[in-house]
Amino acid sequence: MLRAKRTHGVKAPMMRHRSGPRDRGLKGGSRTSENIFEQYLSDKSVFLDREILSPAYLPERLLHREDQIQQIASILAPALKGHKPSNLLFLGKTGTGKTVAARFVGQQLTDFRVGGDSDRLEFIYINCQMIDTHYGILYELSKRFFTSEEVGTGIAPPPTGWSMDRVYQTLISRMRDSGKVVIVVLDEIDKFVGKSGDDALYTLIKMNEAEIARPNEGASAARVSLIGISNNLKFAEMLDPRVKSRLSDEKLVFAPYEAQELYDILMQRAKLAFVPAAMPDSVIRLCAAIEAHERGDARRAIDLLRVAGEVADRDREKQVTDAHIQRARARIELDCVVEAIKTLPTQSKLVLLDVILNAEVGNERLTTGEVYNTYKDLCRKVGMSALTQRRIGDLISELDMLGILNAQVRSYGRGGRTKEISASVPLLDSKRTLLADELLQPLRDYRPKKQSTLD
DNA sequence: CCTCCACCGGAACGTGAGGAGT
DNA sequence: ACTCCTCACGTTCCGGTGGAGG
Repeated sequence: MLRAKRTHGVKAPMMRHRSGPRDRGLKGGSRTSENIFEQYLSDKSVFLDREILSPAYLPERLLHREDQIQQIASILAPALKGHKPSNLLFLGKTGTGKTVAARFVGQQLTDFRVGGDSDRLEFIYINCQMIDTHYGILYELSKRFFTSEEVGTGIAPPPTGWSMDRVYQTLISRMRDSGKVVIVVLDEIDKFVGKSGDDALYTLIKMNEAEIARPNEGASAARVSLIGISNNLKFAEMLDPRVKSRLSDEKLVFAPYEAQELYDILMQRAKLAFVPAAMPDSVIRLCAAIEAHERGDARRAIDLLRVAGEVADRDREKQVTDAHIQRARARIELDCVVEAIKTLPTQSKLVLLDVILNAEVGNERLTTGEVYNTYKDLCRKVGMSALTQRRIGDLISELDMLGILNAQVRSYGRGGRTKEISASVPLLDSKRTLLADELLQPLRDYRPKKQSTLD
């Protein structure tokens, strides 16, 4: 069966490092005029293998998660004998190793071949941030149980078009016929429940018990066990009791990494990723200390290490220094903001620009009504029809959740109850990013009126 | 203590795109 | 051509609501 390597959660990298052989094929060409890329190839990089620092990389040993791995293994072991393991729930903040632990165990399970028994097991990883609908998940599962030829012939579910019930029944019946134990990892399961409700989750859990009218008796049920992963520590409490009791048969909590643990993890990666001596011990310590202080998030720590390496490369230095780490931090932060703003829908961009332009003329804190007034003006200038205030309120809340705006509900007594809104991103960089959008070009020189100040 | 402002935010519903099967 | 489904994005309606001022 097709086992595509998925690289979920990998934000489109800004650059792909796939230079190599083809470039070298040009060597017979002009010798005297230098190609502008020459220097980048001939230059020594601090990296040996950058992939080691990518989120998709799975290390051979998972440091400081040995206990959890053991526990998971003992719970999932029955699957190798054809029994359905208990459902599992992994809880812990981002970058605490939940996903990597699940993938690690999955890898080990699939690699464990005793007498060809591995064919009796199907390990499926789904990131609910990307696939968060009930149909989407069933479809994703079905891709493992049907060949691509069967799609379109009425045998296998298409990406959309069938009734939920039909997909469900078709999938279960195929799962059962395959005789496999199916382990499904639902990463960021809270996204799925948030979007589709816990009813949808309940039907997934109930796949084992689903009865299908079948003439020949003795047919066993589908054996599906779920591994839910959530950043939200209170996730289980949010669930319907019947779902909660079944999903959290076993609950594993992943604590944030301590500085020493982060250091070990970074060290493990750095040894493989960097040229010897390019990444000094002290820099790794600093990196671990910074991240342990902030959130104990291993993914961010690894990211920081990688970006610091890139900064050093750009400076043509042979060794990464503390200064590179600091610059990498600043860059990561700005990159996040710029990226977030770029991908905003036009209406949200308009709202953000609204707040920024106001801030520039001294209206640093605005009410929803004031934002809406300017917004209507901006719409007129760019020739778009304005949304209702209700909708704009929602957009403001969304921007607040993204950390781009700061919006707090406040009451001014007789002055009414409204949100107090301010920008929480660097004004200049953000404005530049926004004005790069063609639609917003006409607002280049727009200046809002001074609003009656709050307080 | 009561009023009343300027919204907040939940709920229900509408629309139109997109994709499938019959 | 028609049915059936999801999904994103909006609108309309309307019952709250915190707290300064009367």
